[in-house]
Amino acid sequence: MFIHIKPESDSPIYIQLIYQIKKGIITKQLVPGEILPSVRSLAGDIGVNMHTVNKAYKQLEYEGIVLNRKNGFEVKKIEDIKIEESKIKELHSKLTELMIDAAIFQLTDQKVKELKESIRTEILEG
Amino acid sequence: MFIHIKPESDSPIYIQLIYQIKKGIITKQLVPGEILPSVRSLAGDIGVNMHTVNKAYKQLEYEGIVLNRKNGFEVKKIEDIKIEESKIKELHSKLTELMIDAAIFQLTDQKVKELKESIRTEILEG
Amino acid sequence: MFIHIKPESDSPIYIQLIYQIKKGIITKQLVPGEILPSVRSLAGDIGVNMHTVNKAYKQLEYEGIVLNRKNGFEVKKIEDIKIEESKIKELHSKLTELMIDAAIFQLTDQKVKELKESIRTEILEG
Amino acid sequence: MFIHIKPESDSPIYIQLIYQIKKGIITKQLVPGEILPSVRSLAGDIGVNMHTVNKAYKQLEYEGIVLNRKNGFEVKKIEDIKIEESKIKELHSKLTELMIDAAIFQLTDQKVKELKESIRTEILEG
DNA sequence: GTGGTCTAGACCACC
DNA sequence: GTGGTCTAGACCACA
Repeated sequence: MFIHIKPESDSPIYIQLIYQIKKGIITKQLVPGEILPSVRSLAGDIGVNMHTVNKAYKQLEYEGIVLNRKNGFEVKKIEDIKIEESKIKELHSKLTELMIDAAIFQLTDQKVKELKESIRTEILEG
Repeated sequence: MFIHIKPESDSPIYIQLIYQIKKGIITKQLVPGEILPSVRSLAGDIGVNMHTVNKAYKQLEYEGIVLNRKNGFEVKKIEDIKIEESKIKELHSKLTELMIDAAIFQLTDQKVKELKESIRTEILEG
Repeated sequence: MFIHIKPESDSPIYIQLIYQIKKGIITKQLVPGEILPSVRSLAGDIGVNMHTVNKAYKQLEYEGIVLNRKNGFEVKKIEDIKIEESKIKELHSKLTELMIDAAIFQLTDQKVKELKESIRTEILEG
Repeated sequence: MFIHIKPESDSPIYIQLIYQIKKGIITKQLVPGEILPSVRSLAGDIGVNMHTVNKAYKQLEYEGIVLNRKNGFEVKKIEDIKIEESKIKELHSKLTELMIDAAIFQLTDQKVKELKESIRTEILEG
């Protein structure tokens, strides 16, 4: 199981789950066509409530990343994942906040580049 | 007044306030040494609760962007603004989420660059 | 075989089956007196569970559309198909919901007419 | 309170709630800019759980019919309500099913027209 | 006060 | 087995 939840984190558990699963797709630990672990089994494995997992899966479905088949949630092919206008707006706001913080805290381009590199490595390696 | 609050936005009002003020500093609409409008007056001007403005000011103080003087909150010189470890962690998480979303929604580097350019313009102009 | 099931659809498979068979009757791909494929064979052909096919057939029987004969389920003559009070109530609710949605989303009469036309074509041709 | 829930109905409570609120908007019992009753107060009034009401409100937000302001859910102006592609698909399926049933049960155009008229009256009069 | 998150445990529909 | 719905009750963030 590649999913790790930090209960003490500021982000809600279901948000952490969403990004862990997205990361799993990017790193191909989850492959298209595969069925995600069932709501209840994943909940048991990572020690959270069923409804919390369900909320994460539902939002992944809403974002067009998984498909709700009759026998569980299926990972879509990455080419079939399309971004919606509302998601673009969300990314826009987040990026605006980041850029404002980078400016006010005077992060150099070099520093930002390093940060991005280290994140890229983390995502790819686990 | 250069502050605009969207009550229907997903971000809490006090967070919007924080970024509007940071933006004011970056664009030099707020200059170092200047005293921010009083909690009471700003709350009245933009039609939000006093507690909300106070929370925003407190957090700006906590982030080391303003100083709590006897006569109000004073904008620091930008060179005196230092980033704390906890803030770096926060930016790290946010950037990680952004990069994961960019990857899963297959945003091209070109697209991201355009987005950044348009945000840069928005920050500087409006 | 004129039956196509979409496992990723919101409607349950047995409901999709029911409407596919009804469509077959309307378009005369299934003719009165004909025996429907056996539960087992249809389940195999379209790759669904036997129970699912059985449930669909049972409901078609309940709605008075097919007859449960010794040798299988027989398609009735369309003139012999009568609507029950409970089915009228169901159609009533569905139509109410549709009309409410049409009103709230401000679909023009023209738009609705076009939609109905395109559906009519789909039913008859596909 | 214009909301009536039938616990014995086939539709889930939260779906009933959604349509009751949409009906309230169409009949102008709920006016744009108005804040819906709070999740907890409505839950108390109609005797259902808070989460059930919340689910209905969330879906109304998702369908672009209400806005999640900080002080509650606000009814949008009807002109600002836009239909999404996915909702069109949903209406398409529902209408297809209705038309197939109308055909198989041989409802005359006259009969359908009457049904629509009676529903229109019900919606408008309560 | 408001909604948002989370847990726990139940029952049901579908496959 | 799967997810979907509903209840009950807790704690937290925000205004």
